[in-house]
Amino acid sequence: MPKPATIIDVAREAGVSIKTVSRVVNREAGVHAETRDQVQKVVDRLNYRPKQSARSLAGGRSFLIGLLYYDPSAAFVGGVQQGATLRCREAGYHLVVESLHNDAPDLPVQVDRMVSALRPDGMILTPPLCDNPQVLKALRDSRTPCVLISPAADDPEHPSVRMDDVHAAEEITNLLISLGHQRIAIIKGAKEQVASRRRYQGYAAALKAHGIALDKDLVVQGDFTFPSGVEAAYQLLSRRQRPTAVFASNDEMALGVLVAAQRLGLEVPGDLSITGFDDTPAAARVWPPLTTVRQPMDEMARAAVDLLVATPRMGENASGIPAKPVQHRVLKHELIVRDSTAASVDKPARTRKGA
Amino acid sequence: MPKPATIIDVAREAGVSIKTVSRVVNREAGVHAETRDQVQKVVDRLNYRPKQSARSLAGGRSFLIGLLYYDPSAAFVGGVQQGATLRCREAGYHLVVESLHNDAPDLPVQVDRMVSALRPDGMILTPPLCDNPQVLKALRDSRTPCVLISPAADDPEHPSVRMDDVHAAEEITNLLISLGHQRIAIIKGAKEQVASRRRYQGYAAALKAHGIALDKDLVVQGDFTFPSGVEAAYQLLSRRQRPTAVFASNDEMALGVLVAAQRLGLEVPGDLSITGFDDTPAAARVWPPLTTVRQPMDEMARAAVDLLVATPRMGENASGIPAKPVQHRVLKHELIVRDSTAASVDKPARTRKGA
DNA sequence: CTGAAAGCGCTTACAG
DNA sequence: CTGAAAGCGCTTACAG
Repeated sequence: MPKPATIIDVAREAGVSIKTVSRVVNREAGVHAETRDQVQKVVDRLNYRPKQSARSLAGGRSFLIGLLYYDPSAAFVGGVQQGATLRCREAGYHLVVESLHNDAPDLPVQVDRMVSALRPDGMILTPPLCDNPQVLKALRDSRTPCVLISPAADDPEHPSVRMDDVHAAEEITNLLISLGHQRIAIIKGAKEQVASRRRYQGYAAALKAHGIALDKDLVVQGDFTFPSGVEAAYQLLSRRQRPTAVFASNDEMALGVLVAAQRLGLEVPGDLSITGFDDTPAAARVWPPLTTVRQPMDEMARAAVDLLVATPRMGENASGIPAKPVQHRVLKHELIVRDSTAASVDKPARTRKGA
Repeated sequence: MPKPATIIDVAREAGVSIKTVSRVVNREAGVHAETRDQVQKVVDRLNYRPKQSARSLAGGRSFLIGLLYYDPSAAFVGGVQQGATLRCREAGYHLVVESLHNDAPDLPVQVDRMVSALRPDGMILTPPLCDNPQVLKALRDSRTPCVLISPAADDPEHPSVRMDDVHAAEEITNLLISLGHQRIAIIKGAKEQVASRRRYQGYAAALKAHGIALDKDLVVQGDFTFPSGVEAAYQLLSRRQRPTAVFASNDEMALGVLVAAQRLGLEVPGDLSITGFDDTPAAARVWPPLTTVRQPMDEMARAAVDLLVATPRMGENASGIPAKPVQHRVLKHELIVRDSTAASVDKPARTRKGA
């Protein structure tokens, strides 16, 4: 196989200028239909594909989107990546991934290195990196458009995509209440992540709406890890008056509660109902499978790519044209009811509400 | 912030030619130490970073490595990706990921599109894509160097990195035998994946070495999925004479066996020992945690990147210089003994052998 | 040890 | 609707 065809080869064969080839390949308007067809034919025959580095150098767009993430094992990142690669492909972009330590001392340097070498057209940030001021500053300095996925707060500068944690937590708590549970414990997530606060908020709101007093003894701090779930569960289940249900702020911790319950000889959901959050693959692979909330990670990622592809480089329309307002999209979650939840043993199940 | 500095800016400021700046930045030999220092100082001051698209266009290297994978949820891919991004960063490369369907009708087109747009300097393929003839052909046509991770067979054309499935399966079977198990069932993996055959081979070899007859009734076909593990377990555990141990060919299926056992009211490991393969995150998050084999996914990925970075583009040394022989590296696995295995109830545990 | 020139393969901005 | 020219920011191949 000889060298790949260039735009010049195509132009020569088709008897047109390279500019016309460029127009056809980029689907620009203003080319005679006949010319277009003729050029397209040659493109197909020579199997011509524009070289990204040349386009990038001349045009100032790299057709690259970066995905910055921290925890590689997290199912969350996997879902985001999946959605992002697929949408990128549709849009003619490619996804470059970078795994960073959220507390690496040279984080800004690492970010800067990637950005200034690749000049990606946009960057997708997942928690907790999307809340890291150093990362955001490095990106701002380089004027790289960013979309934050599930950030701590809606940043006025960057568009974001997230789900409604408060509502989801409320719904899952309502489900437990509707099953007759009154003593519902919560294991909170990592302190620094705002999702933790939001989920707790939803839990508290649901209790309040149903006139159930919030019992401090039933609120335990976790950190989103499996061991913290085990630990928290032992604390909760050794109380003089056990909770009849535990709302773990994510699946990892819910899995920990399940393990702890099994080790203590408790039946789930007979003696204890458990709910998680995230719908990780493992949630459906344990017995009993976990009732949880599915975050629309792939759709969030697709939306993020869309925002980036449609957004001009920061500051490029500083010429007086008012920039579009920064968008903050909230996507729909889904309550996944499985077998880890059942009617409370304490009281008969009441009529379902809210779930 | 103004436009990023270019090589010309640096050259002007340092009072040298751009060629000298290029040499300093690329750490080429043959630059006077003083000149080097002086240039480096300007580079730092202006925060100069060579633009990848320009380097790529002029130099013919893209500094991009592609990772092609199929199953995004697989923990295997996560581990590979993690190792690959880290090693890429060290080597000054970046990782572009692409999720492909192994049986998409336009697979070759998708591969070709990525390769001809980006011209990555190398490609990492994971199973089952690394065994897909269409993918391999598309890559060969484009002369992109590839490294196969855990391929079906050692390809004479492409270097590969894998672990020793046969030995690992033998070890885990030996462990069960040493615990006194005689009726050890196996749930085989997906037929098309060679890892399935290799693991079965190791199982059979271990039984034979210990004079245990291979019982056809204890061999069940699975496909590496969780449901297939559940299904296979029901079959096995409803036999007139139950196995005392089940070797599932991966963790997903082992998780299925665990669920089935729990539903049937069997104690694990009291009534039944279970072993998996892969050491996925979930394996340590269930009760009892699974005895399994850890594949060195991150090290495999690092080795793959090393092979690519050191390998010249295919055919480029066709000028008479004999190419280095294609390397096939086998990395060490690790037996992870947890609580899903215990002495057989049928017979007293014998002295440990082999494990 | 250092540099001047050519060129990689496209797009942009401008003409016609 | 189409094209000729310039240029993006580097590296390669040569000279000296």
